[in-house]
Amino acid sequence: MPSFVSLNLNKDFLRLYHKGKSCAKPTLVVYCMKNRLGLCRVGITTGKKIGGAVQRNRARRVIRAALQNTLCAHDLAGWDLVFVARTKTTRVKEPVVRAAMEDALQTLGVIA
RNA sequence: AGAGUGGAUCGGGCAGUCGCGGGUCGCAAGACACGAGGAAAGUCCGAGCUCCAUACAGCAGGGUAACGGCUAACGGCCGCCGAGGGUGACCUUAGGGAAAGUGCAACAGAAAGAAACCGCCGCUUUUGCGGCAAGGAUGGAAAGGCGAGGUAAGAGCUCACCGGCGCGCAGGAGACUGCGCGGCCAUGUAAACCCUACCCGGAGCAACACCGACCGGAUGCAGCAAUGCGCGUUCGCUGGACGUAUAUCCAAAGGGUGGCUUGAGCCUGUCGGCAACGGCAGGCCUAGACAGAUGAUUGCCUUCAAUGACAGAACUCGGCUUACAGAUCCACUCUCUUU
RNA sequence: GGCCCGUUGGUCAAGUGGCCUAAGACUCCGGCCUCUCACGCCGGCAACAGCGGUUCGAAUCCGCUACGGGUCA
Repeated sequence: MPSFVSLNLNKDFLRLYHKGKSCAKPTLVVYCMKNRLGLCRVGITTGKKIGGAVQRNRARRVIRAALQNTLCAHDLAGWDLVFVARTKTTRVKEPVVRAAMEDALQTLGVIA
């Protein structure tokens, strides 16, 4: 099973927001950037705007499940990724988020 | 049958596949069981725990407010009294003191506290003097209410009933209730200042303890000394206490470890109590993360429906308050019909 | 997570329980002035976060709720 390391520094998030490439879908926003570590680092952002703790947990879990399924099919090593949840993410099922995620990653050139 | 009152409970269950968190076993691969709530929420009260004198005094400040009990404690809960509402079951109630004092009561009104504008009566006479507070008018509130006697006119001036106050007797654990007697003096506001009684030291797990790389900081003045001033020890102020030089203290990372879950714990039975609650016996172990774990998907069953309410533990408890689709149960009240 | 603070027209804001039918400024609207615009002058619209309580009377006092901010590693 390919794994990932979580991003937890505000510095890394800001670097991706400012210098990374982005692609927005109705259920998801993706920021990406290459790193030289040879492994995949991922951060998930669920802002206060999308709801309370229940909605934020729901969005984070759905994104994480979609990421697991995407990692089974593609190799993302060498990339830093940040996923930002939107309001629609809380009302949507996992395959919808996975489709949006793969579509966005394809647009950004992360996966072929 | 209809309408209603009070209380309690549930918040789907089972199974399969992929994945997550900490725990136990294992060299490892992996295996095993466990894994959000009734409000986890708001942070409105009360505690445990930790540090600061195992915390002390005064002032300031804050809180509570009928009575009896429960509790570790409480502003909570139970019972009960008074007041108010309802035909009733039942519900609501920050419910001490206004005769300790101060303030306020706009506008209106003569007057908002020891009153007299219109008015009533007597004398005098066309203007005054004296008596009165029944009636009018204003107001949220007008000097106990209503009736009778009485009078020049009137007035608790006198009397009956009611209301309030004081005293005595009886009942009760007490708040209080009932009866009798007395005299009629007291407008409202204390969620205005205040008074009385009782309670509260401060801060909060981002507390605190230990380890800790790099770069750093503090240890003053007088005196032989005791000591004094200063400084520090978390507190709004003052006092008081403690410490004050060659080894200690402070600070210190994208820090690390502990604190971190066995506890005023839960379930069942029984006994005491109207109840809150307490005693005894037996059984059980039931999240512990540190960017933060429960998701995805499939099938079956119960169901009107379960894809669907409100909603996610962050040191831990006891309460309060607020949010909540739907469902179930228990007790009771009123009305109608039938027997 | 803990501890504090605030909410008054579209914006900034003042406001001793009664004179509040809520001051003022900017904005907006209408009119006057001007050949026209600006400036100026006159007039107008527009608010006490919500619910409940205390009081004769609440923007003000007391609770609860909602929203917005600050601070602590």
